[in-house]
Amino acid sequence: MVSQKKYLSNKLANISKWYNEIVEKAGLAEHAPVKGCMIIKPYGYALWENTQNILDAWFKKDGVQNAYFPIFIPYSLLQKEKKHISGFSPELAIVTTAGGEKLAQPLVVRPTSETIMYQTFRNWISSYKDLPLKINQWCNVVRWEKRTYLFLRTSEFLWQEGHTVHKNDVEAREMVMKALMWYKDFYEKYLAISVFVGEKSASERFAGAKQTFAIELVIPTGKALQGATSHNLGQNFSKNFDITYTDEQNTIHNPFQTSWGISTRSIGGLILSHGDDNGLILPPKIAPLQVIIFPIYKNDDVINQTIDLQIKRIKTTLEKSGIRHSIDERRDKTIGFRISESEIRGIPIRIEIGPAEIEKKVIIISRRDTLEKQKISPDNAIEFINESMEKMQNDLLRRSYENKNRLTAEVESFEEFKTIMNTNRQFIRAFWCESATCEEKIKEITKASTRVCELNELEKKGDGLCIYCNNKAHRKWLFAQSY
RNA sequence: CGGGGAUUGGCGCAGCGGUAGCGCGCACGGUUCGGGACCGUGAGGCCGUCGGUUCAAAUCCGACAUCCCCGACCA
Repeated sequence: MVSQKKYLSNKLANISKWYNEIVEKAGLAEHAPVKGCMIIKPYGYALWENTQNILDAWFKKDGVQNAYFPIFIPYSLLQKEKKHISGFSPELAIVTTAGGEKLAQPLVVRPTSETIMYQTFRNWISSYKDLPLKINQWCNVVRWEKRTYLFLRTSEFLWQEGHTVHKNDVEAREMVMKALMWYKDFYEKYLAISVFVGEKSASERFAGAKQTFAIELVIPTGKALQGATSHNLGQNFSKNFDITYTDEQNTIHNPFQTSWGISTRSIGGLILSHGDDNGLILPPKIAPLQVIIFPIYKNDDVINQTIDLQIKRIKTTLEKSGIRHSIDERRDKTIGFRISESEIRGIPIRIEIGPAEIEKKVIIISRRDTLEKQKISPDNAIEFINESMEKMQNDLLRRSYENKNRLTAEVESFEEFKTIMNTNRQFIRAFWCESATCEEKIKEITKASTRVCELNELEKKGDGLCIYCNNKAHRKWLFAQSY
């Protein structure tokens, strides 16, 4: 059924080789001349545009407003929150010369915008009536990473950063969870990736945050990829940036803040999660192109015209149903080539119409994930396509959920922990006493760091024993090696 | 930033002191569309960058840049 000849690397045998091939051959992105920077090609950028459209609508519905702050941040401003600057300083890109002159004060290319936004928020907020303030920006940020991969970790990346200011802690906490759930829903309902959601340990917290919550992806090799974060900043920044508001009783307070973001890394996670040895697999809800139609022409004008007519009919119904589609009628490429190419690009649904289908009054519809072909009457095409896309979306999520569970082990002893990290390299769920020393030791020995304490574990007061030191531990944590 | 490998038409590679080659892709013409077609003709390269050695450098030496793999850092 499927061509025997293999043009792509085996995914699980060598995932990074496979990944690079897919990114290149599916036309998602390529390397730029600058270290760690990437050129996002139209097909890859379309995935980002879909991401933006989906999330942006949710944000706006909640009263979040988009704005734009500058890419340059005065170095002194970045230093205002001590933990913040010390966390980011190793990866800053700094401009020292501009307009042919050495700058009196160096400018940092934003690694994130807390500082430049909050010194402005100071002027925007004076009364409780100004709160909550909910600002988001879609932009690029620069973090000079030592080791880079296309989409997964690039020196410059695109993201969205939401920043909110609230009267009290309760409201801020609610916002943090709301943003976290947006990301969870986006990953699960749109990208069809089952994720872990929880809180980061103190050592993994965002520089300057009181609490950091994160979405963690389990990639097929058992390694971890942080997919999005939502931070409870408490009053750390409002105090350092002197943001205050006057309440109903005319007393002055520092407000409570949050920040949250998701980046183009999500596209990397998407590629890793669903592809196979034939290429990319895109869940229908995020796919730039949901349906591709292939005429199979013959050297016969009458037959070809009939095929074109049938395709036109289907195209019209697809348009009415708002299904993103295109027709690949290139005559200089054989049907075999065109099909393979569409599989590499991960297009969810493929329609083939040739002389045989015309004669039998059917069309062939095939799903990218299962590669199953079905003969369907053209009259039922739209229902069948919609149904197939829904099934595919659900199946991909279910498979992702199964994979996540298969790659997550519960262990009771550190011996077991070590064995797993030396062999299968999975996620591990285990009791941890929450001391930084144990965390560090575990990382030193197994290369595995804490990922999150899952939401349903957070309030637990279990009486377990720390996987490393055997002292009392109340909550189970997830551990994994990071990608 | 430490260790290892690499850099030659768009992609994959060969050449390793003396006239830059092959396969794929691309263009044109023709034959073929049912799972990566075939024949013919043709275009395309300061051999990653800068500097050295030499009568002569893709080839030898040095520095730098970028990529890949393995570590420490991270959305």
